[in-house]
Amino acid sequence: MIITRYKEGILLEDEWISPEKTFNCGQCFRFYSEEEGFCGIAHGRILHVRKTEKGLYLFPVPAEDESLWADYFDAETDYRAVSEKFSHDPVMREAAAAAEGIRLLNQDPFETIITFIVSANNNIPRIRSIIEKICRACGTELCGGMYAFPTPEQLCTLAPGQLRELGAGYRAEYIADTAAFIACGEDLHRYYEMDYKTAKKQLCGLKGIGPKVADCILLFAYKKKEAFPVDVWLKRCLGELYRFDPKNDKESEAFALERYGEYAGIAQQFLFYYMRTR
DNA sequence: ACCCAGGGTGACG
DNA sequence: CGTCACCATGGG
Repeated sequence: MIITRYKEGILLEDEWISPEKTFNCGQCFRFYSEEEGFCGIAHGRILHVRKTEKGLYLFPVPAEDESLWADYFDAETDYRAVSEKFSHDPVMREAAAAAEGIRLLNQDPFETIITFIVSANNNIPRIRSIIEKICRACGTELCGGMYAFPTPEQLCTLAPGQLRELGAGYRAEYIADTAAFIACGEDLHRYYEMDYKTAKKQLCGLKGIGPKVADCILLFAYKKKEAFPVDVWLKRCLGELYRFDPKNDKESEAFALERYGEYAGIAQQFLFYYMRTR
């Protein structure tokens, strides 16, 4: 992908980018549509996004943040090439066509961990709403009533009872517990260096994180493209479209690895989008 | 009133 | 190792 500076922002020159699909496919919850595009908060910063004829325009982007945002939109991955790898699979061919333009965002680890604890047995509009309330309750105000996702220390100031008042329900204790554990000095950076299976096992040791949530965290924050989160939509997809009924996490992992290999997570995201919009 | 949503936990075999 | 009741909440 070619990245060029233009005025106060940068241009990502790649046609394979749909901001609508990327921001609304259930991987991130803090981008909102505005006139002509989107505005959102990630990595503690406000970003505006515009789709143009030449590619995706991001602003404001100071020089020192260019690589941060290029990486956020996964500039290093060629999505067209990955889609073509899947073309032998007729189901995936249709799903990839429907989901054309989706990119996997590389998000902040702590935000992703808490967000996907909230996502358990929940729906996308409600996840958005709960996360927004948490940010307003204890995140740093950036400007114009927009709040950054809280740091572990900031989140620890909310007791489980307060988290319940924000709508977190029975997940309140999981959030408080895991936030406290991380605030105590847990190094979230080490998962980048770890291989997929080891990282997944360790993440599953945190409260509120099971195999599915761990896969989302590894895929949406830690760049583990082989992670294959199986939720109710994917179960439906595997059963109806592939006639495959995994009995446990190990079986679905094996299915994903054999079928889609190192890019199973991208395949999963295409299938998830396809199932929800057909 | 029921069913569903990017499921996980803990207890029990 | 597998099964299963239970867990808040809001929308359809």
